[in-house]
Amino acid sequence: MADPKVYDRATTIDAPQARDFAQELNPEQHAAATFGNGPLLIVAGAGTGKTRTLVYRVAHLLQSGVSAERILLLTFTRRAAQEMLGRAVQLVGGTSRQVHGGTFHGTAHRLLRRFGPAAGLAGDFTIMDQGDAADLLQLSRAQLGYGDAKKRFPRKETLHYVYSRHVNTEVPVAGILAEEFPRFVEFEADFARIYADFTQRKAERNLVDYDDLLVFWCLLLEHPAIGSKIAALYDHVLVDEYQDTNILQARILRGLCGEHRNITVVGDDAQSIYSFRGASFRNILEFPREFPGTTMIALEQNYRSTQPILDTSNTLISRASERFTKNLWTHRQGGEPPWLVTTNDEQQQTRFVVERLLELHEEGIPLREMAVLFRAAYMSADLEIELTNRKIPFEKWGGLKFLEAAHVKDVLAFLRVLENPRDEVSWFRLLQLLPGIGESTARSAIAAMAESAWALEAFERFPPPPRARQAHARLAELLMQLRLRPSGGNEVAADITRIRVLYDDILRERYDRVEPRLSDLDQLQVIAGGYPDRGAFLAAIALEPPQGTQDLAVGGTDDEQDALILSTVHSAKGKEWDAVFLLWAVDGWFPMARALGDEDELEEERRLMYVAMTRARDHLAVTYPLNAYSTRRGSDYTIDQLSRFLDPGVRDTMQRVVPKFQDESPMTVEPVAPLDLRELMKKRFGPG
DNA sequence: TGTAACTCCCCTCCG
DNA sequence: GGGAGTTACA
Repeated sequence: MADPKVYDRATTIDAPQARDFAQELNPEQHAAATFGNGPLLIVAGAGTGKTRTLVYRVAHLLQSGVSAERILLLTFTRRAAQEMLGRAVQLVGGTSRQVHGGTFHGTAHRLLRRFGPAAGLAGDFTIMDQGDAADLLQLSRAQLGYGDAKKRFPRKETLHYVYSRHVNTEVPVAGILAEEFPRFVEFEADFARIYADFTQRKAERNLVDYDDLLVFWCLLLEHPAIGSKIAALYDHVLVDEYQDTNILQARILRGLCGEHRNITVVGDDAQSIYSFRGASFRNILEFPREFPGTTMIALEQNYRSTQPILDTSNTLISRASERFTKNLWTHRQGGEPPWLVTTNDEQQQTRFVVERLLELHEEGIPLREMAVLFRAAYMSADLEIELTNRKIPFEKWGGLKFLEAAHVKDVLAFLRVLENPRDEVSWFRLLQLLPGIGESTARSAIAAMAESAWALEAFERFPPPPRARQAHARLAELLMQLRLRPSGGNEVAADITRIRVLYDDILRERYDRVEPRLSDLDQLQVIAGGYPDRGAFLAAIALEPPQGTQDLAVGGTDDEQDALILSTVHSAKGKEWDAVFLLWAVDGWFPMARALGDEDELEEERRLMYVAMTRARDHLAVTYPLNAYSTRRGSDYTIDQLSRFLDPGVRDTMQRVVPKFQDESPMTVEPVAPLDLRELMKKRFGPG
């Protein structure tokens, strides 16, 4: 399918210097990197040089004359794609700069902007995040009259979850309800009505949610004319983290590579941790069936961890009920067994982590080479306070995102109605910010606009209730002004400045502690300054939301700053550190309580713990407190048991550690600052 | 009838 | 903190 001229260009312009990869890779890695055409499955355990192999494979393709822009590299995060492409550049020269790389969603977005219009999808669509989609479902739900009467009707989040699951797994709604929400089976017909309305609303309002991005990409590929055009863009497709893809993504790959079959996927079934997004580790096993004639290469030599750490991880994962990859091995003998640390309570757990990490820091490990991992973002609250008190810099990954804060969404709503006046969800949010306007006035204003082809003038003409007259006039004036000035030329930040003239007063009125929120908005302006126009800015923040404070930092000098990493296990995927602390290894925390009743979910929690442990190079400490404070009970209580994954066999590979300070004063707890969520938010979102 | 203020309850993981 | 549900007030 490929145009041969493309090859000429690549070889003449780029002339990459030949390198002998055989000396830089082990035999399996080398075989994978230099594999020729056809489907290739690389089963790569944790720390086996998976990224390295992919990088070399890209380099190899470039060296053998494949043109850079005809390679597509699909990764789990945009960051991962950039990192890999950067490394490939170093290997073979400047060519891989034009390699297309990114997430499935990001790539879908790019292709839909280009090919969507030919298939009836307006090019200027707005991307909705998960919260927006749920809000829109809520509008459908209310419109259809489910709002009031039925008490037990599912919440908007549930409606969205079921919808998304249906789309990503291709399991019928009835099946999902029967399996996961038996109490809602009676509403099946209602689900169908709401989803039909939701779909129509999205179409009429020119809105696209995360699931649509994938579905539309898939449908485009299956369209006779357009599909072959898109497929013809690429000669080679490489997919990282394949164990975390779902059926829909597999279908996309089939459409993309059905013709040339030059597809390379890399994954590890033992690290599949995204089933809540419809991913299944079985996907990777289906791959050879999907692409007959697949060559399979396994990477099992681990270059990351010491043997004792691998012993513990291997034992842990050996308990998995279904498992396809073999044990990992390493030449890195020596090192001490992972610590299993018992503490009296959370405060002591915190104290242990802080003292131990300072100890390791003294020994020469930079803070940035250490990480504290946990099952859910809120589980690090106590530690964050202590680190703040002790002035130990840290960076948090995962958890509540900047963009999910209410005041940030408020400001974005202004921008979004300017970008897409049909964005009903944003109108609904925006209008209710005005004093005197509530749900029903907002609804009728939106209805009035819908009747007038969503012209801003229709909003201006809309008669507000007397109480809201002034606010309505100010908003209408602002929107008209902002619309007049053509967006572009780095003026999104200027837009936000003008929006804040109106909004900051509203913010002061609504919230009690305004300073951290105002500085969030400052941050938002800084981010906005980096984008050429409103559309690019809105799409970018939907697809690549800033993950932690570092992503928000002004300038790029912060790489030099030495900061401890705090991360959810999910956000730690693909990373590694010299020392790793794993908190709350307690039944009910890890595994989480809600997974205890379900075999599959328990298996995923086990894989999650495996991912956590295999992040460590030299030091691993797993902690569990014996007592916890329950806000519900308002008192301390005894934790029933250590995480069930740390059974006697696993414990045999670890060493038991009881922090010294516990013996000294077993009942005395060091004074700890009270939990102050606002301070935490300030720390998280504030400047610097 | 619609808005605002109040209460109670629940907190997962991510593009 | 925030959403859902309820009540008090204009």
